[in-house]
Amino acid sequence: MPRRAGRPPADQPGLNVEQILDAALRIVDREGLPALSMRRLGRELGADPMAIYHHVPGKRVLLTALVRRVFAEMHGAVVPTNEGADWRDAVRAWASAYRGVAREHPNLVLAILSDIEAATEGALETSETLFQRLADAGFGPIETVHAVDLIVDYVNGFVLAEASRRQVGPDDRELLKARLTGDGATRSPAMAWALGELGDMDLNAEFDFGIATIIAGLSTLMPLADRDPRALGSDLGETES
Amino acid sequence: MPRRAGRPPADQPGLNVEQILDAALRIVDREGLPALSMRRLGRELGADPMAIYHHVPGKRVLLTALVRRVFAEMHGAVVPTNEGADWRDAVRAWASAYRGVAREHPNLVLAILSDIEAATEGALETSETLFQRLADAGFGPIETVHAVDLIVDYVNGFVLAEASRRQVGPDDRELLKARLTGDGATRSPAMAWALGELGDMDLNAEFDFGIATIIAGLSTLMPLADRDPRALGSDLGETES
DNA sequence: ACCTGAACACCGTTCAAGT
DNA sequence: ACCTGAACACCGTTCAAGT
Repeated sequence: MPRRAGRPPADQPGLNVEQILDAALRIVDREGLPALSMRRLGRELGADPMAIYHHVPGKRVLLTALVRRVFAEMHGAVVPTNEGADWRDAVRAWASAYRGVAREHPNLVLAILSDIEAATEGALETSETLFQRLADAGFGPIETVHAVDLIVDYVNGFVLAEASRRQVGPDDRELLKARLTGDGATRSPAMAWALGELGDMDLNAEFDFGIATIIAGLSTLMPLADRDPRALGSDLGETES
Repeated sequence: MPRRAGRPPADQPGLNVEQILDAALRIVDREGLPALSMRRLGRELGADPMAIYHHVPGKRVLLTALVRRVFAEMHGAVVPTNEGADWRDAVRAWASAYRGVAREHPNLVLAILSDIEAATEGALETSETLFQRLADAGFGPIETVHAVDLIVDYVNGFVLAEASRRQVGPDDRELLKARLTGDGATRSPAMAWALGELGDMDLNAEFDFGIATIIAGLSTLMPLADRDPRALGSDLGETES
């Protein structure tokens, strides 16, 4: 139900950017990224679609604003580590916070990854504490950048896989498994063996494994640093959100 | 210049799927993913846009077909490793092949990642040899699946970052660096330090670092396997206790 | 200053009509 | 069997007109 044309009366304040972003995020979370159109957004706001252009210059900017807002959420979620803190804890905390934010807005993940400028900027803004712990631990500047990028790239890839796995109805890996253990078993025996032994995919375990492996690999560069028993092992499971 | 309506004469065979995919890939490679529309594709083929629907049921299917074709390219590029081969070599070869294919079609990377079903299927189809080497090396079934997923997720994340970095004109990390080393230096000192020391980003070095670190981490799980000096530069620390 | 509505140049897709 | 062209229901965005 569109309101009347013209400047809104002072007591009924009309649109503002915050409101628009809220509505946009609502649509994306509930109905998916493709559902977000300027016209649909106008309907959600109870306003003429064109009214939005007075507050936001276009759809592209609106999307990057959405991405930035999500990273602002994350910025609030990441607790800065103390000076003496273990860099491994910092890595786990950062990765877990990143994943957590992505899990809250699975339909936005593709937009985040599409807008890599905003995403890397957001990721870097939240990662000062991570840089600090790595530098403290003795990583050189280039090693630190490479390490952060490794973590960011991995989490991006994981988060994307996790988000799109959620959109597919029956787990497609199950389908693949069924196909492999069926007639195609002879073509890919090793895959059939590996996937055949697998029960339900535990994404938490998988994420923990990935992060733990990366940490173990980075530890290799830091032979002097203390070994952290949580770096690898069967009973960790604390990267959970 | 559209050809005449009606069934084409036998000597002028008209459209076929292969031709359509070629044209679509040409458009995406040259003009980017958003440039690919059914109408634009029709123009590229010198045919009525609607003629395409007689060979391909819709745009979505066309895109997954494109993704599958790219993975078929990769399938040809991955040379199966021998039984005795080092699993680390298999990991490096697979990752490098995957990255190579993505680099040839940077504009398609987002489509690949969007169509995660087709992508994971394609990735898995090319990775039987990887599964085999990991299994041979003594990785358990669950560990093998987790290891492959770790590699796939990382390479997906890296490839995406690499592809979109290519689309941005001036390296946006340079911009961030400039902003950091400017007035904002006090807010993010560790980042400014790390990025400040960095010359031109060497993406090859970064990718090698990522893969080497993952391999080193996975080696931690395989204390009995021979140490590969190429896995990482300096000494690799002792076996797990 | 802020909202509106017609209009423009696009989309993907359906469908009856051509040969 | 294969191609065509009008048509439908959408897009993002511009712009003159309202109050």
